[in-house]
Amino acid sequence: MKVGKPYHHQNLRGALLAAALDLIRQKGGSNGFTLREVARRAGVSHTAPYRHFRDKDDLLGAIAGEGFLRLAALLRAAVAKDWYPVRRLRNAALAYVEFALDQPDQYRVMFSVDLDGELPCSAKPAAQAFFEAVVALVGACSQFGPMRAGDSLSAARIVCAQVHGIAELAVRGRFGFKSRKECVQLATIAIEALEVGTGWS
Amino acid sequence: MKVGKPYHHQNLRGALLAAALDLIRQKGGSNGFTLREVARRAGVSHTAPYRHFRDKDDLLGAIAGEGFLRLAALLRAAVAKDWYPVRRLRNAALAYVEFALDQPDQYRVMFSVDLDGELPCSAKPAAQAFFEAVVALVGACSQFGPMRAGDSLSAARIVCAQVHGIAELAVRGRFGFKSRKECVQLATIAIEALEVGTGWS
DNA sequence: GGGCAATGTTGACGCCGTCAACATCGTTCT
DNA sequence: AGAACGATGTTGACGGCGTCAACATTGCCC
Repeated sequence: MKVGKPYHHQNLRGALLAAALDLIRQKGGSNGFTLREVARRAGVSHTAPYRHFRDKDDLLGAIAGEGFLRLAALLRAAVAKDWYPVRRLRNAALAYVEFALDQPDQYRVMFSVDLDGELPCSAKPAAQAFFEAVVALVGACSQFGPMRAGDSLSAARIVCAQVHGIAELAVRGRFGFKSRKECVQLATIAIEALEVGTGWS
Repeated sequence: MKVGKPYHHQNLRGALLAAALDLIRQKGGSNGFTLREVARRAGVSHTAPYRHFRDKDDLLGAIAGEGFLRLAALLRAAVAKDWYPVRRLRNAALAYVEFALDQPDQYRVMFSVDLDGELPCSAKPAAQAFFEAVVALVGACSQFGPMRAGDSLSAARIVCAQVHGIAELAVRGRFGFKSRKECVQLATIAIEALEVGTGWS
């Protein structure tokens, strides 16, 4: 048993995911992100990833899934800071855009991955669980107003879309924000407008 | 002067753009979209596009630019159907999501293109003009309420983000809409909620 | 201890984006 | 008219990529 590099990597799957995340943060998620470079960074041959991922899209799907899990955890933490449903929702919304600003490239991967392709994507359950958490969050607000915005599912979708739109446009540089704070402020105003508009406050 | 294929294509640039649009509508904008396939469909050699576009991203930028021009025209038409600013904005919002639903892949290209890279992107002026039109549209609404949503630019951003978020999530299949109508209805509710929330109605 | 599935490597194939060198055309100047 | 030239299109090449097949190594179970 030599001490040098063992033939079998102990946790290659994890190492590949970590290397892929690094690479995604350096170069944009789509261009310049290559399976071979990921393998290179993990110190293995260019086909080793195929023992752990079906193909390139499968790796990206795993990264997206990890992102949804992390985002869900952040939302839980944000929600736990208050007990009043409307304020909970507001905290969650801000945590959401902050996540997108902190991990712009992973965020893009999370929403560019195809969840409904012919092959199952490993990010799907995480994404669904995430969205259901948002629905629950919004549902808890519906007792505080006439829910002018239709049913609870529609309200959740609208809130998601509003926050996602801000995050997406900010991350893509379409707003020309110079500071992160500027974006968070916009999200605050937007969420408050929606609260008024839905009749929650 | 032979009648066969002339050596010089009369309008290769346009033909390439058309072929690229076709290809984008068939296969997704990012994967499977290759410069060589575009050239093949236009009936020219695989490097002919380089006489008209700097590189692949430049071609995609041109497609994005064409999309912004088309979208701006649709918004103008929608706005012209009414004179009351708030209803104008509502019409524009609906036309926006309808465009995204009609041209999902081109819509994705429009927002995945990098407008602020080191090389200038030909879509930038069109995208800027488009956004300024929205700002003007929203600005015209600001006389109808205390503009609770801060300044006019912020309001325009919020409206853009709301509509873009709905379009984006719908186009990516994240809402699981079964019909196009379902999406338009959601957009209607969302825009009305924002109108209330901003104090315009 | 022998076999077997899991894991990693090597090498190959076809495709891609891009570049350099060359061919052909339209136009403009003399 | 005709030569010169820039614009436009082609051929061929290079390196890189995703993926597959064949092979090597390892840990584990009977």
